[in-house]
Amino acid sequence: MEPHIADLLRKNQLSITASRRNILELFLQSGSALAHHDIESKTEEKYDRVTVYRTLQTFMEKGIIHTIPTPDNSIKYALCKDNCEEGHHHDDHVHFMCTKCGITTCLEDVHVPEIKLPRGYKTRQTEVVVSGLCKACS
Amino acid sequence: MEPHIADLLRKNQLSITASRRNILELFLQSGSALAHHDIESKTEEKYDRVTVYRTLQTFMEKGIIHTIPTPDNSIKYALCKDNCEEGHHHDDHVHFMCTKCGITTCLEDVHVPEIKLPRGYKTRQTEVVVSGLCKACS
DNA sequence: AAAATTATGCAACTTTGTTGCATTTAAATA
DNA sequence: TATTTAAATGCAACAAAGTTGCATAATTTT
Repeated sequence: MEPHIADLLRKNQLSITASRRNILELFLQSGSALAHHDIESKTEEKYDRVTVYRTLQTFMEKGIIHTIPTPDNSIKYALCKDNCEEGHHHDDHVHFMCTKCGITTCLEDVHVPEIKLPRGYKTRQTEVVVSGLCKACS
Repeated sequence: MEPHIADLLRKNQLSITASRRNILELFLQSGSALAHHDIESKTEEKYDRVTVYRTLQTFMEKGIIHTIPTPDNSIKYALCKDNCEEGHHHDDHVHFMCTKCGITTCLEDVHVPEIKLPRGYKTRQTEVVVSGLCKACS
């Protein structure tokens, strides 16, 4: 068990429980974004649906994970690479979703461009999701 | 009843029914993107949930509407402005969602930028959704 | 106007997400 | 380390969202 999992939880003032550790480990292992369903089915020990929802919500609030709005409108969650402050995400990267294998990843090196909006609009956040073929599938 | 509603349906080889006309009219009137729930509640005559789902699906297939992947992961649908060919959308515009009033619109004049991906990735579609304050709310 | 085709609505169901509460587990304190 | 305190979990019950098959109704074709 990776030691820094516990550290990450401690740093965010979260008590260290089996479900939180396992779900975090799953994110670290997979390296890509996970849907709620993935988490429920892929964790070795089965946790209640409610527990998974609440854990994801807690991780969201602490800035440990962020959501990705995919073109097929399934909710996916991914680890925040640089440690986001509580509530203040600064994951200004592009997301990619493969139309063949379905894998969804953060392209940490690809930054979201600035979008100039018409007069009157105020930008708070810009989400860019590119879909197509990933390295493995193309 | 706007006359071109029937024309639009005819052009797409769809039989002209009350539900299709009313749902199309709703899109034209509102001018912004609608969630499934909006459609069910805002149409004067009530249509079965299944009918609404199937109508939206049909409109999607014909390229009459397109979906918008919003940051809060609710599915919203909007009319395609220029007439998309069946299956081939060319709505390369940015979407905007207001965090205050929730209204979601197509910014037809704001084009999505080209995103350069790392080697091996192949782009098929790029979705850009900006959230913030709309004209009315800012 | 009748036949053929297509769309609708209903019922029943699955999946997804939520809430309150009792129980269990982890953290804090003595 | 044992005990208290606080928080997380799981269960049950529910609400909302989405799907499928089939009979009925409406539209289109002949």
